[in-house]
Parts: sequence; structure tokens; C-alpha cells
Amino acid sequence: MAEEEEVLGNNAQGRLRSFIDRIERLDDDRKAIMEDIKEVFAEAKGEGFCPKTLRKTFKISQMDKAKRQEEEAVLALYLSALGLD
Amino acid sequence: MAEEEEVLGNNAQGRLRSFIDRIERLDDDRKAIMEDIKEVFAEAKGEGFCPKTLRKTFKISQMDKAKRQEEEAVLALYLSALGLD
Amino acid sequence: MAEEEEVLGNNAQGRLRSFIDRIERLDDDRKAIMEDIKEVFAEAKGEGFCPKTLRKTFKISQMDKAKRQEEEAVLALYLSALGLD
Amino acid sequence: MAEEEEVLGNNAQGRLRSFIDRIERLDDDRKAIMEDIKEVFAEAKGEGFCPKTLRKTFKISQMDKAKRQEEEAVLALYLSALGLD
DNA sequence: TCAGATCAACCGCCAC
DNA sequence: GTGGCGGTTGATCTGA
Repeated sequence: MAEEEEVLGNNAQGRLRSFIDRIERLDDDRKAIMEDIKEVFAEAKGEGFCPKTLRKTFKISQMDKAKRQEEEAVLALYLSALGLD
Repeated sequence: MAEEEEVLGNNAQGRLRSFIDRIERLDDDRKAIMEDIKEVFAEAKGEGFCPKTLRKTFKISQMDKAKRQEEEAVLALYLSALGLD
Repeated sequence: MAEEEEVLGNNAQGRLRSFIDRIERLDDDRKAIMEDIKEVFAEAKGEGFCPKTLRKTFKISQMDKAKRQEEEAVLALYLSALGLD
Repeated sequence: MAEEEEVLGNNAQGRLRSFIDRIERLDDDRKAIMEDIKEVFAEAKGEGFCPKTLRKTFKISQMDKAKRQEEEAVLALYLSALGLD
């Protein structure tokens, strides 16, 4: 009946450890996937595609079309007001 | 013999589509994992753990992994300060 | 009484131009300072100091300023871990 | 003839301190300017301008026009290849 | 020239 | 509903 480590209760302590472990595993998976994504961009670059533009393209493909056009309209408005178009 | 959509060449166009698709799939996986992580935090919160502290705890547990490497870096720093690099 | 350029209103247009101008000036200042910083590093390098190590040294000197606050944060973390937050 | 702190030589040590001090001062200036910039954006927002678009506008105003149009052309090409235009 | 690191901007959540 | 905050992303700069 030791008292050490009883601040949270052994039960809570075990749960805490379990949660942290699960998070760690999931986060490792996440990092692995991000590596994979980087590889795809690298491969595309190796075939002559511009990585920066590729990222923009992907982002736009994910965006709502209406919202995208609305944002572009506001931008065009500002640019026009400054004579930059 | 249509000429439309030939700006990139059919080949390049197919490659582009393939790359974007692969990225999209990987990104979906990534998002799914992030959802899982959120669920773990939510579950922990449901058991009375403070999510914010949990996050700090996880971060610190990761940092401690990195600590050894940081110590190496500090060593290198001091060596460098002595012009021994 | 021309109507062109009235999409934002002349007033808003002038304000926009003013904001952009102010930002531009400030950003120029910022860039100039960053050039100065680079010059200091270059000068130090010219005297035999390792720029990379110099950067780390500077960063550490700044971090130590922040250390006290970090310690407060750690205290709060532990309090939180005990459910006392 | 004390030996302490002689690793770099007193001279080099003084120079090092001087460099770090200069960098610190310049960096403080830089941070102050960034605060000013943030204030301008906040003020613009207070008058109804969209901060995000404002930032884009500023960035474009700083870009070389030719380069900008070239980048947009590549983006349009990719989007077109994906049928997203 | 390119990969890697550093840093500022954006975007969600959370608390108020 | 709003403001602050943590995390993520994107860009810039350094060093190989």
C-alpha cells in the first residue's frame, strides 16, 4: 500500500498514460503521412511541375468554388482601386 | 483528333491529375487521423482530464525525446564557440 | 462627374491607398533593419565568428529572458495536472 | 594574469558581446515595426477592409508584374488541365 | 541550386 | 459573439 504516485489515483494515472500513448501513435501516423505527401510533391517536381503552383492548385481544388470566386472578386476590387490590375 | 486540353500534353495532364489525386487521398487520411486525435482528447476530457494540459503533456513527452539531440547540439555549439567546428 | 473607380467610393479608395502606402513604408523600414542585421552577422563572420553559432547564441540570450515566464508556465502545468486549475 | 574567460580571448569576447548587443537592439526595432504594421492592419479592419485580402493586395503590389502574371498563367494552366476553371 | 530551418500568418477551438 | 491561443501552413533565408 505505497502512497507514491497516488496524486491522480492509479486508475486515472493509467488512463492518462493510455491517452498519451494513443495520441503518440496517432501522431506518428500523421507524421508518416506528411512525409508521403512531401514525397509526392518531390516526385511531381522531378517531372517538371512547379511545387508552389501545385500546392495552390490542390488548395483551390479543395475550396468551395463560390467562396473562391468571391475572394478573388474582393481582391480584384482592391487591385483595381490601386490601379494594379 | 481534338486539340483541346493539349496545352500540357495528355501525358502531363494525366500525371498532374494523378499527383493531385494522390495528394488528396493522403490528405484525407491525414484529416481522418487528426479527427481521431481530437476524439482521444474529447474522450479524455469526458473522463475529467484537462485537454489543454493534456496537450502540453504530450508536447513535453515529445520534447523530452528531442532533448538528447538538443544536448548534442549544445555541445556542438560550445565546440563551435571555441572554433573547433 | 465621372463614375469610373467608384466601386469602393473615392473615400474608401483613398483610405485603401493610404493604408497600403503606410504598410509599404513600414515594411521598407523593416527590410532595412533586416539588412542591418545581416550586415552585423557578415561583419562578425569577417572577424572569424561562425554566423550559425552566433544566431544560436542570440536566440539563447533571448530565451533566457523568457525562461522565468516559462517556469511560471510549468508551475501552472503541474497545478493543472493536480486538478487545481 | 587570470585565466578565466580566456577561451576566446578578451578581445574576441568583447567583440562577441558587441555583436550580440547590436543584434539585440536591431531586433527590438524590428519587432516594434512589426507591431506598427499590425496596428495599420487593425485600423484598416476597423474601417471595413478585409485584412486577409489587404495582405494579398500588398504582396501583389510588391511583386514584379511580369512574374506575377507568369505565375498566374501556370496556375490557370494546371486548373484548366484539371477542369477546375 | 536545393533541402532544411526559422519565422510570421492563418485558422480552428475555447473561454468569456 | 468575440478575443485569445495553439496548431498548422506557407514563405523566407541560410548553409551545403
